[in-house]
Amino acid sequence: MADVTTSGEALLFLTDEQLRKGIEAMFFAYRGFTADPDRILADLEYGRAHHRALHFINRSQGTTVNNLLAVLGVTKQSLNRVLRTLIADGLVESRVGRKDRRERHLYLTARGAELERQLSEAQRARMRAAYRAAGPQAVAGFRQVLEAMMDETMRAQYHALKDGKS
Amino acid sequence: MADVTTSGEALLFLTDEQLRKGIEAMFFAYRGFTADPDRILADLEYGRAHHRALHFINRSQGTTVNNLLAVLGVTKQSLNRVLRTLIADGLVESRVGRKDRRERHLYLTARGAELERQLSEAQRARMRAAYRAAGPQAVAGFRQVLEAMMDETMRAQYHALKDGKS
DNA sequence: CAGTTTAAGTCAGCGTTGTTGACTTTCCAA
DNA sequence: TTGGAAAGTCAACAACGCTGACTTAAACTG
Repeated sequence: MADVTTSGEALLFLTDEQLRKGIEAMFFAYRGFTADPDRILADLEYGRAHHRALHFINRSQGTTVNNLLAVLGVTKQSLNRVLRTLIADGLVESRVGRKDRRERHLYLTARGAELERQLSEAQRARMRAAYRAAGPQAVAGFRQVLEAMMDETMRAQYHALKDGKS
Repeated sequence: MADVTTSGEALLFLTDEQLRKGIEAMFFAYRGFTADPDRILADLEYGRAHHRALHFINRSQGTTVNNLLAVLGVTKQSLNRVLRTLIADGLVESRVGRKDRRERHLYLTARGAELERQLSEAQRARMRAAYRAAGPQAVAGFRQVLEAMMDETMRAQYHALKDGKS
């Protein structure tokens, strides 16, 4: 990696104007990022919170409610409302823990997995197009900046998920 | 810039696993992105919507409600509620248009500008730290990918704002 | 084994911020 | 001059965050 971080250039780069551009880029891009799944969800009377739950349950099948709470960063009351509808609608299954019977382990049903796939494919399609348009080097930079922007606890979650393959 | 976009590497890069990492990076990073202003706003009994309104009014002083609607991508009823409280609290001033008296032109008051500065400085500080940590080359890639991820209409807004230096 | 802690879930209630529908005021063009 | 379109406002509703108080069940601990 050619390092062009001379202090002169680096300082020049961090004008308030440059930072504002980055802030607005995040704002507009995040809208695009959520737009496609949102359209699918609207028809099903679900919201973004349902998508997030499906995503992370799929990501870590058998995760507990408590784990999910930590990843999503919401209160259990808030998550519970979402989880209850997903279970009632037969998209998520909740199994009592074998070792610790207080815990509930969460799994996607076949239908839940199908919806998750549909939602994430819409999101991946956009991400794929953006990656193709920007090129691999840009993607590496994109990921570096995003990671640097996370809170420490979120970065831990991010890396924890990175490895756990199934 | 050393270009490593050979078609083999580019294809290798776009596995579903790589795309999922990008999706989760966006999710976690956006939380960090909004965390600092959110803390300030919570004390003031304002929300993220107020922050966005202040940001874009500051960005384009004298803009109309309709312009703001297009940039923010919400309904006018939704924006109106936020605007009403900001006006009532003396942070925003609404002036009847001189040419077209149906229009309202929006300006920040001194107090409004002060809050906007406080909020955006918190956000800029995080962005600045992330930029410093990742380096100028990564920042360029970050901006490229974000821009490619926007909807076409949002990209137009993004570029329109880019130039207009108050 | 009694007492405490932990995991999960429920109920009630509230705030922000999206939505749609109905309305007024203002402008402009047929 | 009248009728439609545009700008903005008001009312009501839904999604989804939040806090607080509580229950149930299981696990741990002294």
